[in-house]
Amino acid sequence: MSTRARAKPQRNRHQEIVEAAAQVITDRGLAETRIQDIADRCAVSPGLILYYFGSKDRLLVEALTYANDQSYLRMSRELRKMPAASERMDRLIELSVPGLLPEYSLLDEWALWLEIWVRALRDPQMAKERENLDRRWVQSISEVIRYGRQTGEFPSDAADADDIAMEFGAMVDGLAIQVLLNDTVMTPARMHDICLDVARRLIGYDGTR
Amino acid sequence: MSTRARAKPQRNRHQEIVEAAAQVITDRGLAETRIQDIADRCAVSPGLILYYFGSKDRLLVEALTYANDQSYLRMSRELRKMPAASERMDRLIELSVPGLLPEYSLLDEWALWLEIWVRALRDPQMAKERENLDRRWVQSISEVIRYGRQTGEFPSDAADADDIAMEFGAMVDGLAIQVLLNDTVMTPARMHDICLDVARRLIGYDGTR
DNA sequence: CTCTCGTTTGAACCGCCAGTCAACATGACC
DNA sequence: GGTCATGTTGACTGGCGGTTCAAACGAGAG
Repeated sequence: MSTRARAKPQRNRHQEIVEAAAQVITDRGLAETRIQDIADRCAVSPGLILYYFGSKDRLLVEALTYANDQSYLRMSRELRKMPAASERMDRLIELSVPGLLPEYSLLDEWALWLEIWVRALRDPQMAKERENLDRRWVQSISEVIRYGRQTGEFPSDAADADDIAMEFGAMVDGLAIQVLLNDTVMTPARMHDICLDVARRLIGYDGTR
Repeated sequence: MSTRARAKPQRNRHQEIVEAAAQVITDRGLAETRIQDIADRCAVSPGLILYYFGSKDRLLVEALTYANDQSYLRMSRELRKMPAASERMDRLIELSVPGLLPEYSLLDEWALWLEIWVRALRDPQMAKERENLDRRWVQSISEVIRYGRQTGEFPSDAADADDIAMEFGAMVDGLAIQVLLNDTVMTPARMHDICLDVARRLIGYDGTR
């Protein structure tokens, strides 16, 4: 360890590359992602990608978790600003339906979930990451429920918040897949309705509309 | 068109290859499946695979749908033998939980679903096939419900059978993913319990235990 | 036996792409 | 200016794997 100060991290290459990778995976799919594509998007040589990540696989796993991280944090931050638990819950549901909101469609995020799942089937490291990501997501549901129970907004006599969250989260996953894959029967609007219904039934609160 | 009779289809190469392909995809994953692997499993040359299917992609799509077809038919046949609707429903649930029954673990079938979904994201033909396969699966749930209502075993005052089936099917998908991916929190037994609970709540019948 | 046609092989082709490497660039520090 | 560490490049390679193809094979028909 020399006394020399760290030089020029003006540009955080590591993050630049991870972000570019996430975008490429979103566009072309994990299977069709080439190092060259990622390099092009950073306006950088392919060699540099390997210089920072050692192998393509390491980069891919990091890109997938990074992208998921970002959308989780975005949602988390947004929810925290809302005062009413029912408002949080309704927003959380809105933000779970792929293609419902034009501003951020979430189609990309769900597509990346699919890629994560497939990879997790055979890559132990991805499997571990995936479980962390998933657990966090379910927790944010159960936190809203507990928050609502604390403030007295939601009844407290229903089932355990964690159980409800897990069941609800699973249903959201299943529905989202169908919506994502352009199912003609399962539209974003329909998924939204079902989620609102089920949430109110499970948690026992009144919708605002 | 000559008058000569069709010769020696003693061995149905087409089917042999499709089955081998499905097994390889199950073992190694779609992304890691090579024509050579499939050829090896049939004890046949790689050239022959292309002779029958023209391209790797065509074979893969057919293999995925074929495998799904097989498990659907197996379940369908088994359910039809059961007299009581509640029995059918309970069995259907059992057969939906990956890894619950040792005899056929269903892990493979669910893993193939994941592959189908990812491919359907970017392959229109796969997307179409996937929707057919999925619709059929949901229908078999709603058929059990309607059957139970006809025989008077299930109450008829609940929601539309198709709606229930779709909601229930989505939840099964979501739960199955977690179980499949070896989630430490979501075990096969727990998924089984949740499914039974939810089914009885949605459909309104009594469990046999 | 021979001809023919569907089947099957195995080698060869060819483009692709992850990963390597030696050289070059840059800027901090002395 | 010289030296050293860290970044960065771009050409190269080695192997892999889908696809092609000409030739062989084999069973039935004549």
